[in-house]
Amino acid sequence: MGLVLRAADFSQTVLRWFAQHGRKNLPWQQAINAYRVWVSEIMLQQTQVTTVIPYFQRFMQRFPDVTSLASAPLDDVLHLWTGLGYYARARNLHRAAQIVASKFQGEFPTDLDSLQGLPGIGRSTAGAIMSIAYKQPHAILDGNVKRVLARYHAVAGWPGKTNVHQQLWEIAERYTPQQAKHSADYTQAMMDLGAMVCTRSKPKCEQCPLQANCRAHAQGEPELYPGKKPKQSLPSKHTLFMMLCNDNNEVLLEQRPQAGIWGGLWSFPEFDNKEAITTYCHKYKLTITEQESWAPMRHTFSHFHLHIQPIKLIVAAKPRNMVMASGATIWYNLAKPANKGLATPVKRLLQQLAQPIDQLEKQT
DNA sequence: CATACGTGGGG
DNA sequence: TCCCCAAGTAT
Repeated sequence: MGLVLRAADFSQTVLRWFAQHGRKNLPWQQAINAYRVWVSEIMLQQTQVTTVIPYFQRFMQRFPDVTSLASAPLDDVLHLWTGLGYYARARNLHRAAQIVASKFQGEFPTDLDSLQGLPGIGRSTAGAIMSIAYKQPHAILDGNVKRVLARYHAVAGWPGKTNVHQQLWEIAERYTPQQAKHSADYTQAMMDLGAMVCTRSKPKCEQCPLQANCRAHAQGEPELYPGKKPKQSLPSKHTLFMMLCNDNNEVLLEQRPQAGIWGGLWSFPEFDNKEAITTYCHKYKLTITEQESWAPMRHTFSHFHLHIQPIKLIVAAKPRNMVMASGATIWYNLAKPANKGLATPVKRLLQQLAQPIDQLEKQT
């Protein structure tokens, strides 16, 4: 088993590898500034690079700077976040932009504590912004870095545990080079190493510049690190989506509460069962001309499965004075969709509802 | 300290 | 089909 490298040798080894093999053409690595680094880091939280790229491009086109983001309606922000998940990130991004605009004169704070004070920015994201955008020596600890360090030092245990997490932070700080000129490259290098070489499964140890001194590699099973989260089977929930369509090619959507799953997004009114829908229709004196049960969908979240039964209803006209149980409501025009944040299953169903219209338009 | 919070891709 | 989890943060 080889000895662990001195901190300066560790970072030098990583930097040398980065110079030759690191990624330098990602969209957020062009025209680098704090705003772009910030947005990219938020999007990349728990989300893979290939997923993020098109979202980042659209976002930058629509919101090129923090001022444009701060002055935009939240619905516009959530609209561009549709499908990316973890929508609190978008709400926090918008709130933080407004704070930067109002409290920081539109200039991003340049110190770690102020950054971490902004909603959605934690220790690792703040470190990434400090090092990548401001070229100052600060550590990060994302999933990639955790994996590299946990293997290099054979740190046992699941990083979700406080003591394991803390150990990894200490190691991350220790290896971060103190020269400002290396800060950005080192941060990017550690993420690249984790993403490209020290992968979760089938790590490419033969390509790794740290192999000779890696304890996990010496032990022969690098995939044992970092320790796995204790598994738990996900509970299932059931719901009915009421897709209420009027004769003007519009569908009723309801805004979800800001807190909780799909917070602030627009969705179909939900019911526990068909009887509840019938009761609802009686209550608001809706004359239903057609009713269809669509194929059930199963949607999996990080913490539960959701079984969705979509029910399409057609009303003869646009009902007046609809009062929903919670949240605002809109009639969402399928031909001219407004900019709204939508959860993925809702977006899919809306696309299916709109399809006949598309085909009709193609014919004419 | 444990849990909530999305979605898609890989094995 | 099912399980794992990916550039984390807030509460």
